[in-house]
Amino acid sequence: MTRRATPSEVADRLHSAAIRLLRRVRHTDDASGLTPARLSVLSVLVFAGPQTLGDLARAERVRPPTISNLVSGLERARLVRRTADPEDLRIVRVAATSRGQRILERARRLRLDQLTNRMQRLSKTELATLDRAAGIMERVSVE
Amino acid sequence: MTRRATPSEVADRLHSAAIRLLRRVRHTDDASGLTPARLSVLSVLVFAGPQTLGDLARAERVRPPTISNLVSGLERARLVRRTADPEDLRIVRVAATSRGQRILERARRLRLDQLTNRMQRLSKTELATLDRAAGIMERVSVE
DNA sequence: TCGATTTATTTAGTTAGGCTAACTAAATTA
DNA sequence: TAATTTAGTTAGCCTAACTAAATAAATCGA
Repeated sequence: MTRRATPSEVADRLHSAAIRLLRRVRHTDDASGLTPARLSVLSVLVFAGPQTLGDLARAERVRPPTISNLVSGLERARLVRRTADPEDLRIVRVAATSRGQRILERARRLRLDQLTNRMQRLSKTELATLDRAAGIMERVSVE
Repeated sequence: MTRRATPSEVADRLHSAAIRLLRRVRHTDDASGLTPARLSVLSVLVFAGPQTLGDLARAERVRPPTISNLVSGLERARLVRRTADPEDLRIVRVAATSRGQRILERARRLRLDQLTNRMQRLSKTELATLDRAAGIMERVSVE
């Protein structure tokens, strides 16, 4: 058995590995025609469902005008839609259109296909290790 | 034993996990006072050693004027230094100064410390899984 | 009901990071 | 030696993404 790796060593290796992995697949996003900021907003809407502009601003950690602008860009491209809240007319709800969902899903597919292809050659054991690691990484990121 | 995960499922889980992990630690970069583009150039110089401007442009996938500009910014902050190649006077070599190395190392430390702290609670087995996973991820990213 | 608060938008500006075009200087080739 | 190629810089421009301040509209609360 080899020497046990310390948390600090593992953090270092995992950090580099995660950077390289994402760098490897990221470029496929270009095909979406969307900027990273817009893609990020769209993905919040697709995965977390409709949000108010304020929610989005908080989620993306930007000021209201910034999110208002990003959403306007997505709206012009018919990828999201603004609707007024019937209860409180100050509030603007934003939802992805089905076109927006399709575009995002395609971008996601391109990334994942790339990764999947590269993973075909792995053994069952390696695959299982990555699967368990993904779960641990999620916990580490949330807690 | 639970059902075997397919490469495609693992790709999906690992992809999300990597995104969340990096998002968790990335914000510490703000403390460096450097923009992402400059930080990236500096990190190439610190980890891969001195480079010509052309090398850097290729590494960062930008045009020569862009890299020239980024390097000028880092140079004004005394984080890198340009030196002429004595053999070929057209060539400009760029190296991180010791100040540049310190700044980058500190940024890196902030990221890793955050991650390390979060990993303290993991069991030895989990740590070992992450360590093995990091190795597999590197291979997947390179091949 | 009326002033304060909340939510979003508009306006006006900044900054970073990218580009192309045009240039200089040095090295190479014919 | 003249022409060409290579490496980098400068200038000028553009877009995306951000900001603060002002404004508008709706709601809330005393």
